[in-house]
Amino acid sequence: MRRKDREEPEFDINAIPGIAGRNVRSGAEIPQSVINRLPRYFRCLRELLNRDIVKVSSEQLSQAVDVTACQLRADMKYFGGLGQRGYGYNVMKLYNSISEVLGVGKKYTAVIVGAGNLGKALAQSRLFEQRGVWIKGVFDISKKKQGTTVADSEVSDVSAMRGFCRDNGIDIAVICCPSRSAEELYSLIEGTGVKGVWNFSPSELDPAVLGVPVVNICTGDSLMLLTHEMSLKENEKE
Amino acid sequence: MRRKDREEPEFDINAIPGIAGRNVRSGAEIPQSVINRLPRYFRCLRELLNRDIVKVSSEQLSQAVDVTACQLRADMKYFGGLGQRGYGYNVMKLYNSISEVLGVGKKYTAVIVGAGNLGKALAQSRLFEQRGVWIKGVFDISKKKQGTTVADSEVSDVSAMRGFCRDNGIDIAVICCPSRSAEELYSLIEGTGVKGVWNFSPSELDPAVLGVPVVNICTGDSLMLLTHEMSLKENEKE
DNA sequence: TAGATTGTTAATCGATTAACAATC
DNA sequence: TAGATTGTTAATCGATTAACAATC
Repeated sequence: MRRKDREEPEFDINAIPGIAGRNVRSGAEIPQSVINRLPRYFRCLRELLNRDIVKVSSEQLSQAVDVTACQLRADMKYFGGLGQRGYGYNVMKLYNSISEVLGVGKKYTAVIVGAGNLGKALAQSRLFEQRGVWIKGVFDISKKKQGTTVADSEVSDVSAMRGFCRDNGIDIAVICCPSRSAEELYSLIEGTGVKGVWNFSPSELDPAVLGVPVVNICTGDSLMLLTHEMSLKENEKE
Repeated sequence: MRRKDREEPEFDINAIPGIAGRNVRSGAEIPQSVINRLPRYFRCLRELLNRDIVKVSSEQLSQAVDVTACQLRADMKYFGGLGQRGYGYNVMKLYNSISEVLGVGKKYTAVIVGAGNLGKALAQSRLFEQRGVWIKGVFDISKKKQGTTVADSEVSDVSAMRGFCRDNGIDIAVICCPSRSAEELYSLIEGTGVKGVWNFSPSELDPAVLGVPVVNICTGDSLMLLTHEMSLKENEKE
């Protein structure tokens, strides 16, 4: 038990919307610190593949992804013996291994919930197709949006979402409504068989509620980390 | 002009005597691991303030942000003695200190580069106003977009961006073009006095190039972390 | 005071790094 | 073989945790 049980707090801090706990996953073979670096390795290896580069040394790759060569080799040990002493790593093999761990290459289906500017931006990007995710449906609360076409899908009312996800075995729900209504939409997903939630709304969603992986894109947090860095730099000068 | 405040009241840190700028030690001392948790503390404390909650214990706050109470208290030591034994922490004081470290509450100006769906989504969000950032101009390459109005600004050609930033002392450039052209736009910023770059394009930008803080939003990476978690969960079942 | 809760210490845990023997 | 580069070890560094004395 990580935390001790105490008396009831005088207010229920967990009832506050938009501040969801993040569940810390443990027990996986590959440490989270390594997993977090994999997307960068992935991108870099993809570039090398595009350039028909066959092999790469830990020294070269580590420079490209801005880690130490030591660290890169340490990370690679989780992928079995993909390197060859005196030679380096085979780009294709490494790319394939990392892709597999990241779950890229599998086929996923997704719905976009919220057909505003953000939803449209995501739908039109190549993010999904590049990673094996197919947009199968788009939903919005607004009657105005319904009937318009986004990402080759006709926008439907959110009331149809639950049924759609269940009937079509949808894997991922992409929540991109601009407001606090995200929590209601999130709860709608329960029992539909959706296996993951990608959340762009300003409310952080708690994975524990549905028991499926949730990745929250906390844009505001990132803006604050930028202003923090800017402050630091400003103070350095003085 | 700026929209009015809606849900969130804003607190003018500088209007509170004896708090701002006093009890925070130099930002350089605070480890990055702690800094990365501050935005979550910030959001939670803001919610508590909105509910007129005056004090909070490390136990309560730690539950809300999903860290251990120990860790929360350890983190707080970087903010001077804001807690009181047997009592807890004053929400307002803590909020103000964290705001200050994050550089929230200072006033910043920004331009949005790219007036597509993503640029419009950002411009229309409340992200900026909530953190003291004013959108002063919007730019796009496309002649079609030029002349339209986004976030109360008329969209101008990117050729005008350099001059605009220089003349108006713009602090932040928000890059939200959907393509690889981000690198060219990024290089345009050099010498304009822009102090930070917030990048939503698919190209990761290197802070070393301009020597200013850059925060890259790597949306694709985040999608892969989601599919990774989904894979893990899938494998657990077997 | 008595109860509550911080601030801090020391122990633990995990991640990174440097170095080099193994070996292609 | 000779040169190159991995895989791994041991050392270091930093972050987290548990426990409790300090003290409000």
